[in-house]
Amino acid sequence: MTQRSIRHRAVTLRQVAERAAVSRQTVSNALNAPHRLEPATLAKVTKAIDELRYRPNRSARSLSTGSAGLIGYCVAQRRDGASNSMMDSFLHALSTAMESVGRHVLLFTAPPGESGLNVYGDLIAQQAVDGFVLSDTERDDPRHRWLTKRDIRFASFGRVWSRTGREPGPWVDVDGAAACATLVDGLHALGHRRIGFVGWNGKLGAEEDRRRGWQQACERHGLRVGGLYVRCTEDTVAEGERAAQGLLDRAKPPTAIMAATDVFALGVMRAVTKRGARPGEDVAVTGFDDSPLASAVTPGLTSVRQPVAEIAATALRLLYAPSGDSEGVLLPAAIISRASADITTTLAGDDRRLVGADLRLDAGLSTDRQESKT
Amino acid sequence: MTQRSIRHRAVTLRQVAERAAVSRQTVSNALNAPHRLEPATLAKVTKAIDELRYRPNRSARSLSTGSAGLIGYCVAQRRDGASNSMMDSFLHALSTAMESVGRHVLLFTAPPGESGLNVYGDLIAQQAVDGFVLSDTERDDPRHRWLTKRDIRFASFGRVWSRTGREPGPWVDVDGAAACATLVDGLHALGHRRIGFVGWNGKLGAEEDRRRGWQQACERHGLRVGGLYVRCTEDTVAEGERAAQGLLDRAKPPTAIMAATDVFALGVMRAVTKRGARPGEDVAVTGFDDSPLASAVTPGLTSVRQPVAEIAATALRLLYAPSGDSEGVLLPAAIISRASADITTTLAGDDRRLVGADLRLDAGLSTDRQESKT
DNA sequence: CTGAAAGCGCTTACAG
DNA sequence: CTGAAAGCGCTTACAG
Repeated sequence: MTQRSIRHRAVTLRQVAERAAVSRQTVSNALNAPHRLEPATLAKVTKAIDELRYRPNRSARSLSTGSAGLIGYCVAQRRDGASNSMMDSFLHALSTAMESVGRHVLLFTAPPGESGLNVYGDLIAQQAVDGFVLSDTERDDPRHRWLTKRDIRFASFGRVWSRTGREPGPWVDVDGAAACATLVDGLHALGHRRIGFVGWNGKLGAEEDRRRGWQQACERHGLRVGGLYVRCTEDTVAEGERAAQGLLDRAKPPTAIMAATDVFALGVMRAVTKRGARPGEDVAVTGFDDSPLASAVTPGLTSVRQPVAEIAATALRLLYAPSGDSEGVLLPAAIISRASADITTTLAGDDRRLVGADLRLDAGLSTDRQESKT
Repeated sequence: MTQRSIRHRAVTLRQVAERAAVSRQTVSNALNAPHRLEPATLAKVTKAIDELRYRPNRSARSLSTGSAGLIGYCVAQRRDGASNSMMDSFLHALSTAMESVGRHVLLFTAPPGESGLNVYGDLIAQQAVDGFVLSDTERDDPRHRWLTKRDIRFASFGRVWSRTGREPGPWVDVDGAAACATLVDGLHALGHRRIGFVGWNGKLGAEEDRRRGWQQACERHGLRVGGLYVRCTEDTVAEGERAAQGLLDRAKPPTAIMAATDVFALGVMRAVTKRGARPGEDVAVTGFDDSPLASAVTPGLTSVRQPVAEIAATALRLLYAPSGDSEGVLLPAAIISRASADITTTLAGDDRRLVGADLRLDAGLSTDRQESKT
């Protein structure tokens, strides 16, 4: 094991050049502009590269090009009881997307507030990253203004919910309003006429978006919404349960309850169960995020799945886009129908379009087979 | 927005030197060997650094020192229905630990098998990372041998479960056997005499460790284990449910069922519920990982929490340890008692030591207050 | 199409 | 304790 202290010196471009009997410049060209080389020369260099298993040194390349080949992503502290498992799969998607262009994701943490922003600034000052992919976007997120002002590249997963109307920076987001409207349509077709909504008074713009989808769809169907909206104070199962209790205590309780997150939905199911009622049979319940929780509970939770791979790919496209235009991209989500609100049948055929305005993905309606088997 | 295309040139060490009216060398010393400078000189340089908000260029530094200041971590693809939310919090802990020494985590993905190993090799060849932190360790994990052979630094979260007895590389792990033994002790004190175990036939050594803890503790108490062990074929709730059904179908079914993961435990709870029995009252159920799932279900799931922060810190200590000795560190876990198996009272006082052999953490028994309030 | 030269921004022996 | 010099391993205009 003493061997470990001897660091092998890595193969350099110079050694490749010597082996291939060409200049270093030519090796660099073989790597970065192969079209400039004669086929024979290119083959010779490529052969040497393969034999030596040569890989260009990242730091040296970055120092020359001025690009780190890395983007920063801030990992949020997991709040207890909360589940950002969506982030888990987003991170995988983001990493995959970066690798497809030879880049990687650098992780960091940042405290909330101004000092947190300095972490972003330091990373840029060190040229450790080329820019940032933001998530957990809040309404009037300070990061957007701060980064834009300093001319730091970023792309935001989550709309830039600015009150001013101006959009500082590019974003990609999922059409939560459309997804929730589709859920309302499905529940309405199932016969539900009182549909409640459990939201959150947090600063996340996504909540507002989802609630708006619920409200507008209800109004479109002529359903009342007054008194059927309850806000939670924090993102926990207990809060979701408390909110649902408030709804179920009404003289005319809702027969269906939609929740802004899966975590809340779990609380709703718990509240329903505690009253001796059965989720999915006596009271329909839906969530949002399609976290592992959704397929784990009994009955399975009908939820909304976000297209993480496309979100990640779009974010990177925006981040590295040559033009600095602030573009916004809205992607459709997919409804995953399970036993807690089986809207599969009610939304067959033409109604599938309701899932998203510009249906680019396989964002249609799908049933979790795994679940229905059980 | 056209402004964005103009990249601000970052402040360099040279500019700091000019402003402070010293040589560049002196600025570098102020950064890396401040003790060599006279207090007055140091103050002068520090002032210039602050005024200019100077941060050393990472690529340049890496190129000089030969250290990337980055370690690689492979993000696993989330399997549907499974939950590696433990990994979520581990990633946060790992990032935090790296930042405390001015380093960061680089994320990457790798396909299973040999081609996946090449991803590790390429990252090192590029000198993009100094080494790796491994997780999801399997028995005879090929990565350990492969990396050791190539003299690539790594630290493994998860023991190196080698059949040969030799330990290729340093590791840090959680004493799952001790934690499961403690659960058995608690259940035994509660009066349970038939305790089943739902495991997994996967290649994860952690499963074997947990099962062993269960088995040895049962034998110590004179409880039978024959026929009370069922293996799942995949890490899903449905499999956990199927396994539990097998146990509950026995002539003398277990009155308590321990599961190797929270996901399995959820399946166990589902199986219990489907038979009209109540988890925590008719049949005690425990899980492992203390994922968000554990506090989300009803009743709350008694589970085992791994000390992620200390795991991360230890992994980095081993990774950057000057000596290349292969050290192994076993950390104790904490039992989180909830309603599915309320062993809080039975394990009061002296028995707390059972949680882990060398109790360094606050790894004692704790009750999830959040949960018990509900 | 190919090659010698300068430079990216640091750090680290080596003289003074 | 401080300073001029070389070098880390690339890339990118610039001549040939």
